Amino acid sequence: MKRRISQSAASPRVKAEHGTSLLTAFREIRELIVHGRLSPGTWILEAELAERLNMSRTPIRGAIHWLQREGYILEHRNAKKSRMIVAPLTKEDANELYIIIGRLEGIAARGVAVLPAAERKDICSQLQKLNDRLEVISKDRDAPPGEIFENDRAFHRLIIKYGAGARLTTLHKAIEPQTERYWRLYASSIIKDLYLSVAEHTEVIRAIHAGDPDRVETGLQVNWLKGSERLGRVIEIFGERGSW
Amino acid sequence: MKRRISQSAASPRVKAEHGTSLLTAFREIRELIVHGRLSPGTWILEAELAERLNMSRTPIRGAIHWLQREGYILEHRNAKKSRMIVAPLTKEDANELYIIIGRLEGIAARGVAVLPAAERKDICSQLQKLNDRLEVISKDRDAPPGEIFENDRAFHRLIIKYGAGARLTTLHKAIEPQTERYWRLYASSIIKDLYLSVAEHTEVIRAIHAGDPDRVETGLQVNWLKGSERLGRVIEIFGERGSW
DNA sequence: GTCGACGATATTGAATACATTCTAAAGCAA
DNA sequence: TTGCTTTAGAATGTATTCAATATCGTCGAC
Repeated sequence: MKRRISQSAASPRVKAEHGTSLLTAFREIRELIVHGRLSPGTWILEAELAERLNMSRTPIRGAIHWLQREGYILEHRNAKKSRMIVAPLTKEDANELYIIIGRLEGIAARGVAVLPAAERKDICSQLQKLNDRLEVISKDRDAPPGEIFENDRAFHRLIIKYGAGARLTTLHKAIEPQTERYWRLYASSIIKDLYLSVAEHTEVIRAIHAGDPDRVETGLQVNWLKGSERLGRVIEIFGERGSW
Repeated sequence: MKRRISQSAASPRVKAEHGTSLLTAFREIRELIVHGRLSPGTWILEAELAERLNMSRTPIRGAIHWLQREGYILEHRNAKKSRMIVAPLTKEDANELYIIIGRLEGIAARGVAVLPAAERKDICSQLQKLNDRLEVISKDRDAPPGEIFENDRAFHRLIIKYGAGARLTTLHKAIEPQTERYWRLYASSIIKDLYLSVAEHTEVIRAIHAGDPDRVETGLQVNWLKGSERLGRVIEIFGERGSW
């Protein structure tokens, strides 16, 4: 259980470029969490991760705090020390997460709706293309979940890109990726409801075309709300994987 | 301009307890920013702050990244290195900030609206008390801005407390305090519009009493939206202090 | 005189060393 | 056996040192 760091020439520490360790650590640890290699509820040890990623504790520490601020990791404080654990995946959390994203994208969507008609038309055609692709995939039993995921994300990111300011963009970029954890866990069960999401997207596109801010905002909120409900049902069926 | 760190025995470094440096640094630097001692747009130097707060660069670094994530500090990336600057205060940013908070509190408000009637009644009375106090203050020309600020915050935090889940609470706690920067800059000009906010709060309380989620959510969104508009006008009059 | 290369210095990124505190296990006594 | 105390170790928090790079000024060549 206790592996000595210096087992032989353990890992020569390849020294990756310099200035990339923190970002690397963030991505790698996030990857471990998202893919469940670090199970929800697991205690996180800086030294262990440092060894695993072949770097010192310094960038690991930074990455852990970063991930904590973004919601992947929770903090248990004991006066002065703090232990970090991988955030559990629960139905309630998923619900709140989806609602929040829906509201945030709703703001951006409102921004899109008040753009000049010419721009809106261009955006609509881009959105339509993505949604068409989603519709095709939704009819393909063997579609790779990854592609669905990426197409859906692209759709929503487009809204943010054209309708959100700097602050909202940053916030969205921090929060939205967390859906991936749920997506990956329950992907197979979500795909069969994909056509519903496609229909909701269509409504959003229509509303943008009409230039109606309220309708666009509502449309996106509904998309995420329904998504939350669909996910909630799946979680109820399969149980909360990792909420111990 | 170039102060040597090792000026004599600069500061004996009192060694504050241990385990409190990061939090201290966060609070102190935030205070410097909020009070404008670190002007918007200013470049942030780790070493300088470390000297100023009598600690090493390590907790300073952590605090800076923390503040960055919360929106007080922006990052300018140059491939590998990154310079940090104090986030500018602009009309657009204030607008987006207020809208976001309005949406987030709107979610929580919805949660409050669906609580059992008995609980709602209790919450309403708490809210009413705070709002009554605000109304009294609004008629007092010489009311200390701090008290107004704190009362208003308390009102909104109460909504969060009773209506938001863990994730939303964390998010709100990270975002809402940023309003203080704008509040402090333009406080004197905002006070005279306070009675308007009081009226909006009253509507929120009524809606909670009625147990109508949509109405409560809308009420809070409107409160922040109008607040954003009021602030926007003040910023336009006085110019964007610190957006250079 | 202007442009560019070179170098000194300032500043951030990462690694290592040190300090402190929490945990838990072992020993001892009641 | 149970419960308290002590103590060794493990894990986090902070400081310090080392490394790499960006910046800016200066000097020289054209």
